Amino acid sequence: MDRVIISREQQIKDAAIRVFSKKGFNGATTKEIAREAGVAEGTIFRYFRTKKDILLSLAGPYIVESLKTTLINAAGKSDEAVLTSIIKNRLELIKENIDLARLLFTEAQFHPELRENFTENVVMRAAGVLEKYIDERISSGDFKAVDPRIASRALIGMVGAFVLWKEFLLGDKYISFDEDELIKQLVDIYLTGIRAEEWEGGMGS
Amino acid sequence: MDRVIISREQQIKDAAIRVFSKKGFNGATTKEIAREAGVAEGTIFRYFRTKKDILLSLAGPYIVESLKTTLINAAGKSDEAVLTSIIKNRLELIKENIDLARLLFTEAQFHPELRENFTENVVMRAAGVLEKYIDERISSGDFKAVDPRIASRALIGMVGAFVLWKEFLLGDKYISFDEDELIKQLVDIYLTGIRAEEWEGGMGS
DNA sequence: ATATGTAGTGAGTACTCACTCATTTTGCTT
DNA sequence: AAGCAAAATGAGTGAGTACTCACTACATAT
Repeated sequence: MDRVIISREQQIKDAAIRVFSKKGFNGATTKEIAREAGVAEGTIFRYFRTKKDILLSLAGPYIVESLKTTLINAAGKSDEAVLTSIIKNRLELIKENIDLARLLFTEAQFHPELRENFTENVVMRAAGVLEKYIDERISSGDFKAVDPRIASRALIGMVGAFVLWKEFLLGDKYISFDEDELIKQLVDIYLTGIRAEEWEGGMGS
Repeated sequence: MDRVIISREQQIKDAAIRVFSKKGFNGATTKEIAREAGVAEGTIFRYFRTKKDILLSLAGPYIVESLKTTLINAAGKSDEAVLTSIIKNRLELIKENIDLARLLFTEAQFHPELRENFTENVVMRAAGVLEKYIDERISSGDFKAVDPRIASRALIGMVGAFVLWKEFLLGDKYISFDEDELIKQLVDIYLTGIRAEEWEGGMGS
């Protein structure tokens, strides 16, 4: 029974994440959040002035904290290894915070303040490591001279499509893959292209 | 003044799409939908039993109609041309229905009935054309023998990331690109890979 | 003219929700 | 143990909501 002691405020935030992400911000009631947190409804308002304040508090340093830029030790590693480890690291983070991620993404549409915070603190930061790496590889001439912002987002999109599919929509109903295998194939497509190596003309020009 | 005559029901649906997509299902009030549609609140309930019925009606044949499978005339065309035209076609559809797309995607999380409908009728169908084409190219040995379901979703994700970014999050605040150029680069990355290859004859400057 | 059916209205109703506050409980200090 | 402030409580409040219904307006048939 090593129960970690959590501040009442955090306790309420955790409950809010769960309820918000299940019902949406407008669909959730403070009563339910209170029940989920195991406190009285009134207690919530000792820590947050309004229901919306709870939501806004969730995009702050709280999550950013766990997004501490992973320093990638790229020295002597292959591109495959580096990209794979970046992707796995990011996926791990998302999985650990999946409820929060879903919530922030969804509600960002309706709350401009949240949107700013979310994009700058979470999305931009998450994309940063990758963009930097790709930029370097382009500079050194090992990657094509494409726009690094496009290139990084393209890879994020490739991986993101599967996360979105699985976590936002249908779970494993239609497709489910071994994650390692999935990442491997994606990185492979990304790095070397889908066109067969021994390609002969016909298509090219 | 060639005003197209629209049924009252459609008029309400159109208004609902606008209000729902701006405020979310729970954030929208029937009063506002009525005002937006230019009818009395009571009128809404002559056509829909409940507010939720309005929402559910939106994922039906209405949108699917506009997703009529575009037959791609691939004969003699390069992969670049085919993929580009598929992507452009899909982007066009999404743009025309951007409010509805945002709405369905967002609310699919909270309404299982909607989710089934949306995924099967919209997402699956939209992905179908591409998957089929890729599958063929793999069979003919022109594409690597990757899993076509992975490959198709990877491309969708690449493109989707930009749509999501632009339409769901921040508009043009952080990045904006010429769409044709963007698609060109994405298709290029996808088809030939980001890694510089000697046989490509230098990078395309 | 009169009757009948249909579409439309908007004030009213029953109910829900975010938030308040008078009261009780907790935990600390002496 | 007594005193006290901070923390916690939950019934209460008023603003607002989805939905109803008694009614009006108008078209068509008799």
